[in-house]
Amino acid sequence: MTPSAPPWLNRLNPQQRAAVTWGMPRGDGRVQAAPLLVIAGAGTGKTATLAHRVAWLVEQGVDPARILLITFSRRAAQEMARRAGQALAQSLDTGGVCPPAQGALQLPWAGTFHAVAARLLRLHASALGLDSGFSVLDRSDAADLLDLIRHEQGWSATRSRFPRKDTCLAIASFALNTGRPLREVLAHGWPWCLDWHDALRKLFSAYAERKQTHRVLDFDDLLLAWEAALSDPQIAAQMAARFDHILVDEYQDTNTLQAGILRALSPQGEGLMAVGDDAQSIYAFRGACIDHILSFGEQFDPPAQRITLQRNYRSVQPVLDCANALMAGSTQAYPKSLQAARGPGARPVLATVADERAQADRVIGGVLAQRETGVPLKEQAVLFRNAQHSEWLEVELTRRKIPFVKHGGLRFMDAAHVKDVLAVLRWMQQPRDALAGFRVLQCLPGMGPALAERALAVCAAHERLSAGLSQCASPPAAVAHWEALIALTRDIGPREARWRGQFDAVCDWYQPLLERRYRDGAAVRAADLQVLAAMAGHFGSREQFLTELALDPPSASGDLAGAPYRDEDYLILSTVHSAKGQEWDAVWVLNVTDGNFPNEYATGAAHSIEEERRLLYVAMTRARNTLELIEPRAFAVTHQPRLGDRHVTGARSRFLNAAVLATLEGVPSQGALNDVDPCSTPPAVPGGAAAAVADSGAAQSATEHRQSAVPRVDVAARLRSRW
DNA sequence: CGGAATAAGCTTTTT
DNA sequence: GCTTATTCCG
Repeated sequence: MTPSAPPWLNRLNPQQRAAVTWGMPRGDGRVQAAPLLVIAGAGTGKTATLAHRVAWLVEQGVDPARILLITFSRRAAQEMARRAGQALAQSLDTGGVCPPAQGALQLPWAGTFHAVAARLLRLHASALGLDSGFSVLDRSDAADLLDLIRHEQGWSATRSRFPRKDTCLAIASFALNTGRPLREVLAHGWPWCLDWHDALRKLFSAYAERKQTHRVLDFDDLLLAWEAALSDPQIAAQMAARFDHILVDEYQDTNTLQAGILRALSPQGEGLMAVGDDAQSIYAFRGACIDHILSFGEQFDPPAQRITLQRNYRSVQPVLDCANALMAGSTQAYPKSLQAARGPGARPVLATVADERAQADRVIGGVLAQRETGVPLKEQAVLFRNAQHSEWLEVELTRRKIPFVKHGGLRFMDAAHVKDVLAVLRWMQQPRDALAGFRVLQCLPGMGPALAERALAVCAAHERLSAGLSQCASPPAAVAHWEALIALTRDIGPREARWRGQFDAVCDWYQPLLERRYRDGAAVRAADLQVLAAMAGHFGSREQFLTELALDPPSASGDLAGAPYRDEDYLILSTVHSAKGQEWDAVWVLNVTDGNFPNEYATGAAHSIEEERRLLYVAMTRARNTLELIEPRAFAVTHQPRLGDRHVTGARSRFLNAAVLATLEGVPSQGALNDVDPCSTPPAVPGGAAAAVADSGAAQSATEHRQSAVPRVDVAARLRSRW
């Protein structure tokens, strides 16, 4: 450590300090650091440790632009940069001459795996045989494109259930992110689709090809292309040479593909620091695998060191007692037990209520009572297993005019009008993106799939979009809109067109179409577009706006309670997944019953039940002072279809065993809830009888890649060859 | 050919 | 309840 250690180092505990100052400063602006794994239990100052690590490195002379900081969201990256900047400012003896004394530290390479991948791929595009202006498809765009091909290949017409587009995409994505063969993935996760193995492979292969003709990459492609790029020693060396330090947050949620990328960037682990908590791994459905963090050390020779943070600064001890009791039932984990630095407090409560309506009442009563004692709404959160669970509560909050913001369950980006406007921008950005064009054209009155396709064929033959469009005939009903579209294309189509004002220009064009299609709802939808317009202003370019938006869409939709403003106080509603990394004074967890915790779809295998346990653990450990688990005795069976015979709702969560119950207050008399069998297996889906399937022998035009430079790695070919 | 109306299926979590 | 596929009418 330097003789004049910054004062903030003293505020850290010994383990944190060890992690922050890991490695040997060499005096020339570099720090030599062996690989390190930091196991940071919930609330043990993980963010603070990472932020201080960054600050410390910068203070040793490391160039912030040479630090790669992988986080799980854009927001987390910004928060990290802000806190690192804060720490640095403090050690700079205020009044100093150093440049960024106030505000966030500039960390150009802080972001998610996907965002970093997009940036690197654009930078190295020509060496990789990629179009540097590629678009990024978000999940639903990807599903739509896949669906198009599914349709072309004739699968939508089959009577025996061919998997839906979302299922298809989930299968492909899981296989790619875990690197496992399709058949194994199907057998493991989608056994009812095994009969479609060959068809799916053909579908995925055609999908990979189509994305290339459209010059688009989906989420998985970003990682796959990054991995492919790293397979070339020279490019790998170039990329690795950009960074002296690689810090990875939430390492427990990395998948095989991501772990491989890190290994390729730093084969010896030099400068690599992984931070995470195996007890909070909750993304297995996305291919994340807890084994990566459990075996992180062994991939290096000598094995990586490990530092464990157990001192919890967030919660009162009774909350931790409950969480610790829950995890004591878990099998695989680095042994640890959280200890509160804060001391005693109220025991968490298990509240048994009659039904979901009573649950909503109880939560609102509790929230208001907390506010009376001075806890603002913003410091309180209601968490749930899946997005619909807050429905009753939302209705009730709206009725009582209590403002709230809901995170998770991405509805905003899926709204038709939002997608329309973004499709216009995407089409301008990448005229080869025919899916965007297809969507835009069909906004016009009198223009359906057939006409749109014909127009797109014409456009494909032209270099400039505006030129192509002027060659097409407008549908009679849309002449004015059509002319306006051509004018718009001419104005904002060229890549060098100024970004400022483009979004408004698109909205101006779209507004009449919006009013025509949605008559009554137009005003609400126009307001959504205003929200988006405000966001657009914060990005420097169209490309950046579109990419960032696809990779990290706004997670909150606030139209229900009358969009709360930034400075206003509002209650937080969130899925447990979206609550990752956050904390509040008071936390309510809805529907803690068997069927939700664990979810009824996850009761098949032991490892998925363990993941559900961790999910409840994450929910509990968000709470600083008060925690309440709510257990409705019955669910309103309003629109429950017939399959719901064996509905497991109402049974006590299997995670609330005697040891956990002992840490809870207000436990009702035993047996009250245990009259339903808690262990029903998920219903077997009848295997589809082999139906004769028409093979439309989709003619795939060979994709041509004309790039100025000769690519070193043909990433495109590698992406196609996966299937 | 486009678009509205009807019928049938399917429901977790998200970068 | 929602989305998606098919049918039918202008």
